[in-house]
Amino acid sequence: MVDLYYIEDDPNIALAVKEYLEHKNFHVTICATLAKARQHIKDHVPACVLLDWNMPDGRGDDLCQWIRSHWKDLPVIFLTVRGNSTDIVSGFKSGADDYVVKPFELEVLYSRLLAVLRRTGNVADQYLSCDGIRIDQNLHAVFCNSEEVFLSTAEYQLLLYLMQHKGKTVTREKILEQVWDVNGSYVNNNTLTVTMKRLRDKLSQPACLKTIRSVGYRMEDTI
Amino acid sequence: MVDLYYIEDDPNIALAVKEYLEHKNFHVTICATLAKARQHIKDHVPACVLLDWNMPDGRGDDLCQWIRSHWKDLPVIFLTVRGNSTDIVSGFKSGADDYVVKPFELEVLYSRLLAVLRRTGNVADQYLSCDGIRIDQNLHAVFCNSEEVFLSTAEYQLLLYLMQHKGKTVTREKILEQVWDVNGSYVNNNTLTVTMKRLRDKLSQPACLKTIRSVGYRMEDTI
DNA sequence: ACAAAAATGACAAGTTGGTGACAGAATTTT
DNA sequence: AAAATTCTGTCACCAACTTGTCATTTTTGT
Repeated sequence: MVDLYYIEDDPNIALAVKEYLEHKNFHVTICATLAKARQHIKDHVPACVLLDWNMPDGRGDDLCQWIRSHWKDLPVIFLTVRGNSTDIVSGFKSGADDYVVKPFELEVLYSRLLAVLRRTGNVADQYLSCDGIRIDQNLHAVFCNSEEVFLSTAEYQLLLYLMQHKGKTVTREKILEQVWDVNGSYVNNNTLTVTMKRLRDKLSQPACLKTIRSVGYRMEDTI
Repeated sequence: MVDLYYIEDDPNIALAVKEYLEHKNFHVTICATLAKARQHIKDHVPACVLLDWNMPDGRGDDLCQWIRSHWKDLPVIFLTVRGNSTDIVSGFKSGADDYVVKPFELEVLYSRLLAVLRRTGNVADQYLSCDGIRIDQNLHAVFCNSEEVFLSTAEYQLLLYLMQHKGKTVTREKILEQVWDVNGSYVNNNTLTVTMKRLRDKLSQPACLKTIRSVGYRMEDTI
């Protein structure tokens, strides 16, 4: 499921768009203020941000610039009534990827959204984080307290799987199946334990990576 | 100088757009038929294609699909009078990156063009740099700490590709595809490794050029 | 205290990328 | 046109890293 944030203060429009896009198999979170949007994005970075210009607590282009400065690859599409050239140009100047003028046809929005997502090549969950550990899937890089850590393929896959299921306990069997057993080959059960140890060593024994005895492991925010 | 092809049969519009964009430091080639466009693209792939829908010898969306099937990363922007939702949706379906309805403001086209180029990484930058390494695409020259370095064609292409994707991990496959395999010819996987070694030697083993084991390479500023 | 589960250290086999050498192709010089 | 030079792809080999496994120790829950 692809995550979208829709920053919009008019609940009617917001809900109509949300409903339409959820039919198209997106997961849409509505943010009614810029402050809430910032909060949400910091918490979890979506695949794309849809952004209204006029918000009760500020201007959309400020948020767009803020997004651009922190997440270069996170696409932003303006959705706004402000349709004259000057507005459009300044929207793009603030770092937008597309600009759609209200009122718009939902299917046009959908087409433009797909085009933007195709172009940015973003996998769902491009940015994942837990405590001080961060993955940027486009960069294929892992950071631990802002220092880049170089993981082997198996370690990277394992960490990715755990972070994609942050907050949930994942069983050893499930992990083995997903990270190793993809095409039916058998691996020793201890392989997981060993790879986990190697991962923990490289991430300096993170507290957010817990062992759930006789079940599996769980990654979760502790701070 | 960034190359654009503008596929348009109306010489008045074509020349107006060409003149405006050349002021903005693009190099615009006008193609009055789809056949000519195909020819030109096969001959030299531009940074972006601007495309009219109705052409004397066929439909723009056919060309767009053809481009998309051969050059996945070459962006296409429709410029057309056909402005209803159905047209726009089918334009995007054929693989467009943006769709601008005539008549349009030239500066809006410019903004959208920049946004598309930024996203595809076919950056308009004539000068690319990373740490002490600089490329001047006009001069076709490379400098390492202000000393000119003479690269062979393959080395230059490789460096250019890496610098155009500065900050991203590019896979070995992607590099081979882009720098060598352009028209489907096979090259040994080790060719990349060897060319990379030669490049590194000439650039005195730059720290900004990292190997990401079992993925590819990444160029990024380290200072 | 006990048994089960997980962590750990060590190791051998397997990958992967870096390296020097070489020969044919392409380009430049004579 | 011939010779010299440079470029390019390939190969064999090496070093570094990765990975799965085992034997052993430590931790954990009861």
